[in-house]
Amino acid sequence: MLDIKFIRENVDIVKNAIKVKGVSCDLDALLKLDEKIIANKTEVQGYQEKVNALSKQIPVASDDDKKKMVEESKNYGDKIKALEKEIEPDLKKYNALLMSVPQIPDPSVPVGADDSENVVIKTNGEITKFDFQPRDQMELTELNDWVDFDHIAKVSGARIYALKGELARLEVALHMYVLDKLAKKGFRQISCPSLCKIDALFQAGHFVGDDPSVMDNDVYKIEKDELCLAGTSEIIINALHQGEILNEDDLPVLYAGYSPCFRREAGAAGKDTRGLVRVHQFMKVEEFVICKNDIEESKKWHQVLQNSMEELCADMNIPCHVLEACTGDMGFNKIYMTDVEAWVPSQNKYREVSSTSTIGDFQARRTKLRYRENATGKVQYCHTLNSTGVATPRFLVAFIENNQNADGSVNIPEKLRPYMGGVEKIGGKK
RNA sequence: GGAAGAAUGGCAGAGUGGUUGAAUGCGACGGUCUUGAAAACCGUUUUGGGGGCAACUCCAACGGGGGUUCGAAUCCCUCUUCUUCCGCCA
Repeated sequence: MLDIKFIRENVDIVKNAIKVKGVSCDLDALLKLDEKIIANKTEVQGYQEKVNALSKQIPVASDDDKKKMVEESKNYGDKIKALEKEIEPDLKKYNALLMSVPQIPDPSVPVGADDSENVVIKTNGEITKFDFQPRDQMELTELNDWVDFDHIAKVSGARIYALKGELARLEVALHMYVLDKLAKKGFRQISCPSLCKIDALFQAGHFVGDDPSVMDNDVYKIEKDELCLAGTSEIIINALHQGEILNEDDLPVLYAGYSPCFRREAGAAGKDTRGLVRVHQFMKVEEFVICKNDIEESKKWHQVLQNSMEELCADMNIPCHVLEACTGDMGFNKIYMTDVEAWVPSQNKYREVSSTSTIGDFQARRTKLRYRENATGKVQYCHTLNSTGVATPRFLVAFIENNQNADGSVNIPEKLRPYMGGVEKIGGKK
């Protein structure tokens, strides 16, 4: 959500954002409604002022005067009711429109329509070379009996998996490794629920507008209890501090959220249907930052978050590169977004393993999360950022493919060994 | 799942129809005193919005929404959340 004042004063900038993000939003209609609502409000307030004045006089007035005053006040009351009723539909339209105004992308963001126009800004490590024919994720997991797709499909359906044996251990080890690293950087670990109310989804600002049906493709809903399964703990953490006014000294607030994540993937039919890349449920460590309302501060944290995935790839011997998302691919609520993509040898390309987003005050406005500035005593909206710490099983695909040996075993990089009981490799032909 | 109670400012906590945006205490901030600190004393201390160059002024908000009333923190309805007791349970 943007500040209506900002929108009024920066119509061109907002219109441009709507255009480059490819969002549909009738800004002129919004501004027109804004004017109408303000005029209505001013009129209502005038009458309210009169009602208030009379209310103060009535208790001390003589019986005769009292009668007249009550009559007069009643009159104003009727006018107020009429005006409020008149503006009600406009107010609804106004709110819906305001919710459909996107965050303004940073001026540095490349303009583009979709992910094909994202820009590689950095490449880390050499593409993994093998002196044997490397196996793909399916072959590796089959050979080592690391994943059950077939049986579990009968139990739970498509795009579901069960990790088994050493790979299941590896998953836990990776999460522990990342959580440990984040703890050392000052992130507070939080094990999050996946269940949340619909409000929390809109507060996070992933969806355009305020209509629950827009998220039908993405989100699991439990109709009976009016709850959803969150696709990321970002949603829960963002909503956690709603309505609060923090002290500036409390900032930044750093969270390492840990939770199961759920995605319907209904819009992704045919994409990555085999294997562990695109699944309905996965485990994720999510980094979430609440900081001061200062774009430079946000940029600093963006680098910290992005670096954490670059470091993880380096630590796990996985080549990666960093993409700057273009305006059309970056999402409705974002100022700046970078993705880290890890090298997947069998696909001969880089695949997304993390996404870091600078949100500005967009989410904080929706959650009403603010802080008091030390210097001025003024109340400001916080900035929020989020990033993937590690998400499995997707990250495991790059992990096992890049670290594989000719016999189908997979090397455990040195830094991870303490989390894997010291073993140097897992799997392989017996 | 059943029963009862509760939700007020940063926190605690008064207030059950009329100058109550809200007593009091704590905390925080500013000041007096002090070499400094503490204590004591004095003062300040919610947010959002409208109008005004400004001093300032008006409106709204006591969990959310709706209603009754000339007038609601206070009465009614509804939703949400929390607490306690019973039941169930990893």
